[in-house]
Amino acid sequence: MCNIPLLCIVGPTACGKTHLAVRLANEINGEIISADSRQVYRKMNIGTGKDLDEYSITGKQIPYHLIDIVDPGYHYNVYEYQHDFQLAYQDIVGRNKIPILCGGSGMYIESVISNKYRLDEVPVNDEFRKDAEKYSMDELIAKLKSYKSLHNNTDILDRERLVRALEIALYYDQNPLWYNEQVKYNLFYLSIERSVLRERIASRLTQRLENGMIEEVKLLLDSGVSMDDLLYYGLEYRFISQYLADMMDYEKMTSKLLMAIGQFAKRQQTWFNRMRRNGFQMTDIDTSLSDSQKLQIILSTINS
RNA sequence: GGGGGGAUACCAGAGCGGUCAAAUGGGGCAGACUGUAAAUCUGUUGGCGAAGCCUUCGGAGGUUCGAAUCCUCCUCCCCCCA
Repeated sequence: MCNIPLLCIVGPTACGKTHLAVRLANEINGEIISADSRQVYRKMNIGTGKDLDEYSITGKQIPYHLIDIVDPGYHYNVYEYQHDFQLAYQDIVGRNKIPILCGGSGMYIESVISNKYRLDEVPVNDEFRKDAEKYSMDELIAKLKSYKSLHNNTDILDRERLVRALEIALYYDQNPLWYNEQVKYNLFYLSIERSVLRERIASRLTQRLENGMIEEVKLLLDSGVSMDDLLYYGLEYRFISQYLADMMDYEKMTSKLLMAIGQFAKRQQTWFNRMRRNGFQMTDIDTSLSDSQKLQIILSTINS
């Protein structure tokens, strides 16, 4: 049943992902799963670029998922996303519709199309623990390395952690993912020249400020969302809340924010570049192409 | 009109005769990323290169073995007194 691949539209902020994903969904009877770590929050609309009206096209509403699913103030994370994604994905596929993943949170995207971020509830394995007592630290470390490459030292700091790490590795090795299978996917990367992207970001920022983005942040604060949470949400929420708290003037706020968004966009591109280097197949779509040309590329890729 | 201060690499800003291709910060560029990822962190930043060489500190001259640093003139900016 999972022959339908997940079509992924990815790229940096302000490159037109939603616009394209909606058109694609309209074309192939698809539904959109957002991969945006901030659009999950309700009431955070302008600052996260939610653009909900973009989801209706020629009078038709394209269904979307994983947007507006938690309240502001909550700290959502990758692992919850991984879980929520599976539910949405299986729901869509179960209804014979085509899932389209669309977003710019690289880690969220990678977490659902690779098995690199697996984190199940792993039960204690007494038998294994007893057996492990017979081996030295070095032997156990060697064994752990045979299961996975160590990305840091936290797993081998002491015997207890090491045994637990091995226990988890063993469990993963012997048990399938809680969801049935690895998601098949097709990645489409919206490529855009940095300077053009910067211009887009700048004009979009001006527009958002005119559209009441500052009011939005003020409302969040008034409704009880803490300053710390807004700082944590980053970018527009971070800088605007600092401006509202008189920590910087308007001019400084806008210039720093503009810079920060630009730097963020660069990091997003770095993430996707790395995914490509690490073997993820990616089809580039030049943002300067027309909508129909872009759709053409996607359709011909998935039909071949 | 008189007096004073200043012009340094993309920006801000140190340096005030040699150890200066020039501190530091910002930006830019590149990268990392396993329970905060719109976060956090790292490298790099005149040109060509292996050593090394070449062109830089507003402009033109000068002093000196040697100048971003001292002197003269010029251009522009800021402040104060008229």
